[in-house]
Amino acid sequence: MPASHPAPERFPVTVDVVALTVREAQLNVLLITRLIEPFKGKPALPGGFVLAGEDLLEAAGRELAEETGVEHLPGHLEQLGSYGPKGRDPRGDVLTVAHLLMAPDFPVLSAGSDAEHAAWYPVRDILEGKLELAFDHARILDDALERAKSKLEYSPLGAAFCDEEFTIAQLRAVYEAVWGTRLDPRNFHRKATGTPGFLEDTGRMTAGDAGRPAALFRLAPEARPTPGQPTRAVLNPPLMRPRD
Amino acid sequence: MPASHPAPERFPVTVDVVALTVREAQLNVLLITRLIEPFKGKPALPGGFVLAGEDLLEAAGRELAEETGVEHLPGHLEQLGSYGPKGRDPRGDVLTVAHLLMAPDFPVLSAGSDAEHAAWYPVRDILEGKLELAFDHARILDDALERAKSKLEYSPLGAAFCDEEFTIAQLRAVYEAVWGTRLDPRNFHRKATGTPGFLEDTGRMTAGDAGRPAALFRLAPEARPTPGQPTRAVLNPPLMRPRD
DNA sequence: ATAGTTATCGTCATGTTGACAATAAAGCTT
DNA sequence: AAGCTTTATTGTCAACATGACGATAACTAT
Repeated sequence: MPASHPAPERFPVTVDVVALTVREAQLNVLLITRLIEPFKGKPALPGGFVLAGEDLLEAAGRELAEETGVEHLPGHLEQLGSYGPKGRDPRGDVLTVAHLLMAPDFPVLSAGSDAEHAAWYPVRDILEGKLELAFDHARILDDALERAKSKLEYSPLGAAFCDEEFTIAQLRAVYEAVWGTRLDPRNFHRKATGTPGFLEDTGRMTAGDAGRPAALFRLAPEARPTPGQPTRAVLNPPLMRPRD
Repeated sequence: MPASHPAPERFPVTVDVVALTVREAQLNVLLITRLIEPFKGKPALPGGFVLAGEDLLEAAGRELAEETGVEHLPGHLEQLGSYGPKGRDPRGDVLTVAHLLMAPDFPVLSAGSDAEHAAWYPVRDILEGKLELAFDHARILDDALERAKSKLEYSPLGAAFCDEEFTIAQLRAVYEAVWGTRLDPRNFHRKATGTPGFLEDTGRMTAGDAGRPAALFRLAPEARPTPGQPTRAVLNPPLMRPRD
């Protein structure tokens, strides 16, 4: 039997965002450099406190916009999971709700001197231990990478890393970067274009690049993700599976 | 530029649990009946406030144990997602972290008169509108059902609904109940037994039931889920896909 | 033009799936 | 005990999907 009215404990709640993008065939993550203790000077995921009257996704979008200086967020933002509240922050119990943004490469405002500096970092540097993240952010990043990897298998969200219009090769580069594998261009092309309800031919072609011009595609309307939704937008059977 | 020290807003944080099981070929969910306002008398998901010094999964397990009178939770418990804090509770902003329990049918203590009464209800009754849940619990249940459905496609978690040892037919009944489809017994048998790293033959057989005795299986050690983990225990390719 | 590069189409052997026949091994009925 | 009913399990086969890789096509650079 629960005691009748013990005032419920209250916790500070933060949102953190794992913003991923593909740059030069490498998966990158957006990090800020902490200006205050604890972990002063260490890289950390962008994020901050949820304000009164805000919803989680709202807060995540706001924080990301504030810390990157971007007005309208590109890509697809969804909730990843919650961590804590026990033992995450030396200052006390803080619950954090992590989010995942999968976005095309976008420029980040290198903020002024007193603001936290946000920039893209190769994910590899963190995995290899060259860069150490504050708090439990390494664990959150790991979970985000897992999520991103599996999302590509069965959802159309690979395209969230691309611009509005993209070539099959650009889409393939996303898969290769996220999965860390190479994919056969011919089989990938067959699968991507052959999956019903995934891509839509724009009729346009690239020009000026090396090699034969490529057709430009966009996401089919029915495949476009609803922002925020824990999108189980299923491409059944899986679009393709990583090799190895 | 974030203001330097505005005391962060604090929120009450609850955990809710969507406990699912399969009873008589139907998917069931564990609900309590609310004894106090708001939504007094309405069915709701079991749950309660996170206490100081607790982690989320810990709190979810504790609440579930308290409200069902079960000592050791069967099945597999994992985090589902967080909701709020805006506008979920008429009394004020409350953040809730929902969890999903997939478990074999277990008896729930019909509590005394002043405790919240917990019991299994057919999921169908809620989907058909015969039963209305408190708060935003209908939405949470929907998300849980989606999650459970997709988990069965690529993870070994269907077995979390079964006892330690089970027959292929019992496992198939789980899939049929969760997906709401019928599956061909012969093809299911082939796939379940043929997937490497999924099942392990115990050598034992059923006896006494109607029809030919069936072999008893258990989950292969490598397929056993780690409790709590957002298990992406991948059975690649998918174990099987729902028909229709 | 020739070479280099990338895109796209095709082929083929192999593996997986869905539909469904056939057989096996129990309990139940008479 | 013989036959019927029920459920489990093994096979078969055609349709389809996949991975490996050959062959062309259509550009840019020299």
